[in-house]
Amino acid sequence: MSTAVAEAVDDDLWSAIGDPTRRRMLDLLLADGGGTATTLSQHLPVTRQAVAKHLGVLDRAGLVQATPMGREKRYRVDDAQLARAVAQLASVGSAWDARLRRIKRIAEAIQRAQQNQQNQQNQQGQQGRQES
Amino acid sequence: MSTAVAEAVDDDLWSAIGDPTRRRMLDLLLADGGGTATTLSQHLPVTRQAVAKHLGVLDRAGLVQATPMGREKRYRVDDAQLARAVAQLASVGSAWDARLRRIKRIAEAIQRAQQNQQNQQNQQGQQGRQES
DNA sequence: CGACAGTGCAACTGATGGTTGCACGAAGCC
DNA sequence: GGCTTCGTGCAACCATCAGTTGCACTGTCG
Repeated sequence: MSTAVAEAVDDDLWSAIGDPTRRRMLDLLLADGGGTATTLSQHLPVTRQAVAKHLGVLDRAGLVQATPMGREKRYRVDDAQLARAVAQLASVGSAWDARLRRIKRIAEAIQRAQQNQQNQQNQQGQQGRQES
Repeated sequence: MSTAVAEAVDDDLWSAIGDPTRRRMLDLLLADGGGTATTLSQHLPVTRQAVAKHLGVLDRAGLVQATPMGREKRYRVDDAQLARAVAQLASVGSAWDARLRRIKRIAEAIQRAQQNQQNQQNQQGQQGRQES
């Protein structure tokens, strides 16, 4: 077991969904089934240009794809790529979860062992001196 | 249904685990059951000072806690807080997953509807003009 | 054709990840 | 005890990036 957790993740993909603004943008795009830089910026606390930059990042990460429609540029989420991202989240999460469980199990085992020891000591003590 | 996904997450916590170096640091801390800035930096492609800064971030996010031991400062992972972080990952992941499933279901429904329409049109066409 | 809406590009600021260099305190060794 | 050495902390500096403002360009509509 090589215990390599962070190795399996695509850093570009992760950093794309790491930004809170970008996550909210993905939310909005999923909710409305698509949108433009201006429509998104109206539901976000940042300017249109900032949104445009984020859309560029998401586009380079393959999470969204753009289609020019008249004078506006419509973006929609790439389902497959977002599914990949979700899989990576789940992967890291479950790996850490497994680690935590293992640590907890070991800690409990140690505690049990110590308790056994204490019990034995108590028994010996009771055998030795029985006065209060 | 308010469809608020990103609202439920703690941005500080998320950005703490958003950095790939910090994720690897958590991995190392979990694997070895603790460590110092110098020991971590030996297994990472960055300098000790960079690691120290990251440890500061993780500390402020509550993901690790330090205990001075002689001339060195030992860090270990806070299990409960990391469990919280894992829960947030799972939360966002499952929310997006649910969205994707819903979209897929709707898309399939639309496709079925269109196919039904086409079938009806085909029937009408066959009824209307039977020449060539 | 002219006005407006939507986009793109460029320059600037602030925060952050990373580096080097140095100073200080605690262990260890003569 | 004094010197070296290891580990830490602090400060200055650089690169990148999120965010802003300002301006120029283009497609639509009256």
